[in-house]
Amino acid sequence: MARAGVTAERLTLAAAELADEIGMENVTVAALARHFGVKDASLYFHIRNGHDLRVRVALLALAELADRVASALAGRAGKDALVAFATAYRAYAKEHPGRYAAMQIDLDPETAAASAGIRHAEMTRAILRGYRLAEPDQTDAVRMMHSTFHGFVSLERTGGFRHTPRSADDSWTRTLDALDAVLSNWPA
Amino acid sequence: MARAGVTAERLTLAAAELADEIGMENVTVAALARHFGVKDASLYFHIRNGHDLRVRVALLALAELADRVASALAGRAGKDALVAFATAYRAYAKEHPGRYAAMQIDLDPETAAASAGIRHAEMTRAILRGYRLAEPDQTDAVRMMHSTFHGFVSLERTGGFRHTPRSADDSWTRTLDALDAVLSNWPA
DNA sequence: GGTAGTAGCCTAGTATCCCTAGGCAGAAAA
DNA sequence: TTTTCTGCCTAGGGATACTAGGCTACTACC
Repeated sequence: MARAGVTAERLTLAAAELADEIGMENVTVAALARHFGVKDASLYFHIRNGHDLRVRVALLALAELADRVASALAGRAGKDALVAFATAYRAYAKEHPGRYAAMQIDLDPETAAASAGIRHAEMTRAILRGYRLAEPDQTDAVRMMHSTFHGFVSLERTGGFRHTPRSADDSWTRTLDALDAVLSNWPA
Repeated sequence: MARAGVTAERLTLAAAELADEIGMENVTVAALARHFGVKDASLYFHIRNGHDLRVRVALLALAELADRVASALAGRAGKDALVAFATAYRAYAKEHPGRYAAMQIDLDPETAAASAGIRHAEMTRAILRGYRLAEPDQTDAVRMMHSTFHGFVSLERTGGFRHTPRSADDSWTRTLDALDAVLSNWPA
């Protein structure tokens, strides 16, 4: 019988695209098998189980986002770098809502340690070089930045800003201004 | 046959408690029916479907959190109010991870409009009275605050802070300091 | 207090999903 | 060419969501 040429990589990519189209919660092993014209049982030669599949999508998304952010950050410093990071982050989440949702599942510690999440942390810390913050303020600032980005994008996606007419883009710009201001003038 | 006395309210409350114990993704109609010693088909007289159940839990959680925040806020102003709001918010999320997760599902616009989400927005805006911000800065600041709170809590819950030894509590305190500083000195 | 109506639960059944066991054929290795 | 093994298959078990239709205990009304 004809072989469909399924591999774990192709499955992961297809699952990620499916997630962006129909939402991560609707990405099922069965749906993925249909997409490849294959029986669902066949997929278990490539992935351990449904959870494994979701983890793979999460790792893919983390790596893609880290690449995007890295190239956005190249040659920039200070507020310029902050805005570039944030813009790349938000754009990725907008373009790839399913992948972004996948990133939110909690990975077990060793998987997380091996993921591109580490690169994110390093890049966020790199931005702060323009702001001259010493530890532990630096860690606190990294966490605040990440919280702001993730929180904003997450609220925007679930419609948390719908009830006020003000455009989300404008609020985003001003939020980054505020973040820059507080990083420049970190309270003692 | 003995009646179990199931109502939509009791179902919602039990679902919320179940969510806090085993995680929102594991709250199923079937599990809930088992909890009441009833067949799953019977629940459909009280709830429309599984999604309806999750929405009810989300609305319950929003209302509970609004109550908590409201009483935390009573008689406070300025940074005091900011910290009280934030602390109540984070404490609720910690005590009720399942309910907090339920709050993240996106409600359709009219359901959202009728929810306690509106009260949250009003209370957040009330905090800003201590900071003398005019529109549209006020809206931007509300969104930034909410983003920071939600982002921080969300990252903390999914283990985003695990890879650095710095305690999350300390980062939280310093993040609130920073938020207070930037609200006090909002960039033009 | 009998009787009609309804509310609350039931059984039965369909469809979908996840996952395991075991078989066969085409591709790769010896 | 023969052997091995990989990639797909069928078959099947168990769980879930939900619908249709039936029986019974409570309620309300005459």
